[in-house]
Amino acid sequence: MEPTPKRMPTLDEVAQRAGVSRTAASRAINNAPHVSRAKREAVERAVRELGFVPNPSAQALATRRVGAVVLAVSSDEPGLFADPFFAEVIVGVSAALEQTDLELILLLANSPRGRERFERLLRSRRADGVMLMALRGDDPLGRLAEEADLPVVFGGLPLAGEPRWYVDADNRGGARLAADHLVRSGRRRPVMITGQVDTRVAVTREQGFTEGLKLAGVPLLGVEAGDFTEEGGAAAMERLLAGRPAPDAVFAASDAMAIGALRTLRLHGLRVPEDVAVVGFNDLASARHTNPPLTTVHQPVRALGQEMARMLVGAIEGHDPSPLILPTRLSVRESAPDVPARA
Amino acid sequence: MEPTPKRMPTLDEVAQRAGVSRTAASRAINNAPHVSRAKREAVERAVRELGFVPNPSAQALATRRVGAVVLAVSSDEPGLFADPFFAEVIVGVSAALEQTDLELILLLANSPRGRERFERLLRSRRADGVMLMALRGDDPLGRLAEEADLPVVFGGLPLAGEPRWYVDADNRGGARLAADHLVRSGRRRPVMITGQVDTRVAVTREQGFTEGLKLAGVPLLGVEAGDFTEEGGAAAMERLLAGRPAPDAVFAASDAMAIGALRTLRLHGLRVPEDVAVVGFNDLASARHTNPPLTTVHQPVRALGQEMARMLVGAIEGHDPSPLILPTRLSVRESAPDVPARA
DNA sequence: CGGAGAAGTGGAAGCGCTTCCAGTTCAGCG
DNA sequence: CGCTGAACTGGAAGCGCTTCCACTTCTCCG
Repeated sequence: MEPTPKRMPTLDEVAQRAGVSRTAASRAINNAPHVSRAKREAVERAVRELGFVPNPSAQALATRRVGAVVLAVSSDEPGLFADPFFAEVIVGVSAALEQTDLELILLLANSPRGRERFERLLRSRRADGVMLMALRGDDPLGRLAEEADLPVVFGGLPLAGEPRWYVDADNRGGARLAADHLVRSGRRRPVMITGQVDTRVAVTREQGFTEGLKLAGVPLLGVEAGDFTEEGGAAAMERLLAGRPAPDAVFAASDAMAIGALRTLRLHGLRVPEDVAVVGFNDLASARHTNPPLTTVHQPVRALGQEMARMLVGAIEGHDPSPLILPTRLSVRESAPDVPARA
Repeated sequence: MEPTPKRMPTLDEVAQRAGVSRTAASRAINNAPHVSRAKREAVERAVRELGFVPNPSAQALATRRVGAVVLAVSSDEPGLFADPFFAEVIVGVSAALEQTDLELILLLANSPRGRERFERLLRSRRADGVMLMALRGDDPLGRLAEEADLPVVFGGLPLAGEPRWYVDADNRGGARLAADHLVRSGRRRPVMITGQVDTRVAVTREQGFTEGLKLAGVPLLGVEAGDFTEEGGAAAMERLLAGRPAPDAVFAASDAMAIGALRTLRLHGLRVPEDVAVVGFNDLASARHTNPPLTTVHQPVRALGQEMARMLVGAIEGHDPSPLILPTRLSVRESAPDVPARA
């Protein structure tokens, strides 16, 4: 039926051609010790001439190392993955993995079917390690992964517990920066749009913001939860605007939600930043291009991806890398300028 | 060093426990014929009790089917992958793959190192099939993939030639829709922002737009190339505004570039759509939320991903699926309304 | 009731690579 | 010049699963 796939040369053929044993050939290829210089070179030549590439399945079977890691993104929000945040993480992960010979398996584990596949993937040892992102609440994925006794790196802390390996951004610190900034520029009636309340990142950013305000002695007028999407942010802003007194500043736990908030504010004829200052979180490319450009807490998203991958590789190699908290800082733009806006 | 990974049960153990031969167990598990009902059930029970999951490496070695496909995104533009377009494609691919037991390997093949890895991946038959996206010019990736005599599905036609399997959107038709719409709403001084000139998609959209205008007897005042990014679009618009006479409509070959154009127009104090109508291409979520909301050619991006995956699965199974051109349509919003804007 | 063909059965041979183990070889030294 | 330990060598035993093949057992029909 299918065209016979032209068979690739095997290690045996290489060995034969080089006039050495298969053992020697294997050693030469993996440059292991105990091969004479001469044989090593003969093997190298044969490899080149035959265009030999080792068969990963066979290697995996023999070594119990499959040469792949999986990045699982778990989220119920269907649109969430569209957030460029993930793209950026993937770019980072991919960059780090490029230095190794590990492939990246991407798994969107939102649906029940997806979770099932994830479990199967773990149990069948189809990957040498796992990166987990965007876990909600007590998402079973985390436990599952750890039970599989594969190295697991968390991207962002899960709601409960502290895993052995994780990379996160300094969410609390970043949120405090946002609070400080708003207060310092004269805002006194701040509100916040947080994310799903069952995610650690939402909780932590809210805590940080609240703390920051408390230290400054400014009350938080209201909190509404979005779902980290633009739509969610717009809706949350709508609800916040219904409160009294009217807010003069809003901190959104993601840029996407901040952009949604901008939209709602515009709809209500409110000016940004004159009437309401807006601060987001993430600082991806799009934040620079909103109208007005968005003041936002910057976190090194690509680096986050890179570090996750690096940490995982370390763990796979048997080291015990330390968890990492990446720094955040404020990118001040026009939606919440340094100086108080004069209306 | 590393903790002994608790060994998973093997097929032999399952067979033993079920009191059948390994052959029978294998057949039962893959529900192949030639197994009696009784044995089949005995095996199923044993599998359940032991929590057996077949070892993919061993299966791959024996069957020459690895159970994975690769999605390779090739692009020199570093920021391009951040376009939600790709995320949406991935969601589609992932959804289609979820129905099968194929894993998705994601490969960002921008760097030379990435390309090298891609080639190695192909030659080592680490995947059963390939999906290729965002090829530039005479990108060698396409040929490489086809030479590996693995099924290859192209997402979007490559610049030259027509591959056996591909999924594309009706770019030409979509662009004509844009032209028609602008002309019908009274615009007479249109310009265009195209993509990299060495991509088929840019060329085709430009052709379509040009054709549409020609049929309507309206001249195209200018074309500038962006690079499918927001920045590129903004810069192109800048150049276009330098021309005489001033344009009253602009068609951008992607939403990202259209958004960039909006920004530039705003900077120049031009009103959209009163002074200049803007039409984009893609119609992802963000198009709905620009200011003003973007009129844009809609293409079913997620479906594109799904169809690519489905087509690839078909090809892997030995069928010969037909190439697919997905329909496009116009999403009319305020940046280019139906009726001529009165200034 | 005999025989043909379908269905069921399991031993054994791989799939392609790594690695243990039991030697060999060889340089260096007293 | 014999001896010792380090450095090579390669045969063979897996890694866990599929599948060919040679039988054996049913089923059903004339």
